[in-house]
Amino acid sequence: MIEIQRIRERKEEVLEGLLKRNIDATKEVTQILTLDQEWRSQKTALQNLEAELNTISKKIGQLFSKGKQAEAQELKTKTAELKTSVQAVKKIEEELENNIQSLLFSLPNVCTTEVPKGKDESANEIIEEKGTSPSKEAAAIPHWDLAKTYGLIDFELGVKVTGAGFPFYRGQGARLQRALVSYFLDEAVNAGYEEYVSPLMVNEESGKGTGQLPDKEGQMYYMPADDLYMIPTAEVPLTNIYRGVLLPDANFSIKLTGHTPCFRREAGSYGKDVRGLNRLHQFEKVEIVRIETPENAETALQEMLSHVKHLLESLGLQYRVLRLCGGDTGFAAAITYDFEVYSAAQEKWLEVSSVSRFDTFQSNRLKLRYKDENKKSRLCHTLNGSALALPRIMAALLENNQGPNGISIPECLTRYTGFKTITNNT
RNA sequence: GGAGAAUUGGCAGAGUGGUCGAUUGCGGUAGUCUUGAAAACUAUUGUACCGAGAGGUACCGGGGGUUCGAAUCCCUCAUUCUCCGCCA
Repeated sequence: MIEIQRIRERKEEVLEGLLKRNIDATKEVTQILTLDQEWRSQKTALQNLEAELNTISKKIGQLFSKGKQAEAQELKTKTAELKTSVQAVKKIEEELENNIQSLLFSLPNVCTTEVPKGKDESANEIIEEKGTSPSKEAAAIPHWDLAKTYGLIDFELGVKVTGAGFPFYRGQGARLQRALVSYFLDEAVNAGYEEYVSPLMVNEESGKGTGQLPDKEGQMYYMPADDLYMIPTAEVPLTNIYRGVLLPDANFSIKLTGHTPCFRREAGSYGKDVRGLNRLHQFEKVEIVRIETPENAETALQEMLSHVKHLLESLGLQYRVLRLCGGDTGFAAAITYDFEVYSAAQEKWLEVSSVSRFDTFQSNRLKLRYKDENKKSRLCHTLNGSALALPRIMAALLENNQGPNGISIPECLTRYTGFKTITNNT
């Protein structure tokens, strides 16, 4: 949620940042400012009435204790009148506040100045590309066929037991999955992130805190019997650890990591994009989350980008880094960098990581603050990124490392897999 | 799942309808004393919002209600603890 303060003080900057997303919010912002002014005057009026009521009530108490019943009764009739006006003003004040809130909730985050303007992924900027991939001839077979040949992943079995998008991994496939999780977690811990095992379901409050609710509830699996949501990413439980927290000083840099399955309904997805591991309802991911002062946020972002690059390089994958345009940037993010790896067999780039700065958008909803040097409460900045999401990494590894004698495993993983090559085990 | 008890400021813990934003202790901060420290003493010490300011309003687990007035009474939800049951 954008801070109302920011809209009051730097309206132009807010409008410009939203324009990056092709959103002209002039109407909403003007409306917010008008309502805000009205709300403040009603609030003042309300508080004055309440103050008066409090004074009289106190007086009544004093009169009663002195035994002056008659005078007390007289004052009582006066309060009745006051009370009805308090209630009336309160109702107006609350209504105004709700309207402002829902307008603020409807606005996405303000994009930073580096974010290119644009409607969709065609306007994304490629800012870096690194590594090489095998030729189409050398890596001809797509991962869904390799997975079958080598008995690594069983999609049909998943359909039988649950439904499409819920595959079984087995044998060396399961082991490779576990190896990737361990490797990514170890690397994150080595980089100073504290490892958490988190709940896989969250309550409504948490969904709101990170911005999944109320806008994107169709993306999450919901359990009405218990009013809980399956997490679409570890970002939700990890960031919500700090919901409602007031850090005592500016001397912090909080780094969290966690491995979780992620559950996404992916309503509306179809076609060849969903083939094999490309788009699943349940997949594994290692997430990194940071909570920083505004001053340190950009440095933290750069560190996270380097961390992801290091992972991809150690796996020997060709990758490129995109700076997403406004229209492709998620609702809550101020700026997002996507990492894509190249799949030779599919002849296309697959998104494997997304690293974002949220500035105060999440912390404003979370009420996550710290005390600055002047003992003033300020909102923290939050950041997060995938490091990494497994399925497409697995797809690229299988496809790009296939050979006549099996699929070779990158060296950094062999101590986790216990094998160097995937051989036919069906 | 059943029965009972509880939830108050950083922590401990008073407070059962009126001057209680809340006794007190510990802790924190500042000062006095001291070469320095400790001890002792003194002062200070929650959050958010409205207001140019003076000041005001709200908050005693969450929400609602009764009342001129609620930490205190009522309803409801959540959480914790104890006992029983079940269980990886």
